[in-house]
Amino acid sequence: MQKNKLKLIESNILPISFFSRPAEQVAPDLIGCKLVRKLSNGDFLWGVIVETEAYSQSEEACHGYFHRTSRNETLFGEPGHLYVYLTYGIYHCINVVTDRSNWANGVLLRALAMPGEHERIASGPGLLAKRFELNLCHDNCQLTQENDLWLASNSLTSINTTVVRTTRIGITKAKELPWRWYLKESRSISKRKRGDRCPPKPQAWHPTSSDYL
DNA sequence: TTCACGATTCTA
DNA sequence: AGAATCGTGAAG
Repeated sequence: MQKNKLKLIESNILPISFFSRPAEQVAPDLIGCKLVRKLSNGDFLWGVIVETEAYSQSEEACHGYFHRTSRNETLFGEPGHLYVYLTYGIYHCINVVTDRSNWANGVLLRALAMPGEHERIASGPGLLAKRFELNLCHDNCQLTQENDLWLASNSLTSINTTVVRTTRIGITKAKELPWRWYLKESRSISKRKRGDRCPPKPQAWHPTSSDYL
């Protein structure tokens, strides 16, 4: 890897200050940002975030609403870390811890669009974790420096972006909160808002290698 | 120790 | 609409 390319990557890593805000502020800002994983062979695995949800201790759907336990401990930790949990005994879900310590707050990464790959390869939290090979071992990873995994700033400059705001899905409590956001132009959304038609294939936006930096 | 239940996905 | 599948927390 070129030295200057490495510098460029470092300058694009989202800092702790980005995450030190309430989840409902971070979640929409994360749309268009990139999740990057460096594999042991030196290759990069990356995708553009196209769907997120915010969760906060102040509302019932949050894992930290009732109690602070060993399972949700990471969500109470420092912002800029990864919170991973297992759901339905089968799928892992990837969250970014936000706001401040001792306050359960985070953003669920629900869908990614990946260059050169099928639209739905990382469309949904379980599939996203599966494609990035992330599991409970990665719980509490720090995302704000260049290790194996980090988040990089928004590089969607080639298209006019529209971020749709709607209610969260797959939950039974606090359903009415409009704390889900997605990129309207992407076909990699797990579920669209009623009345929002999926963009047609030829015109639809999809990341390319030029979106990397 | 037991039991009910998911921040999901795939199949019928 | 229903199944698959298992770690966790609450209850007994």
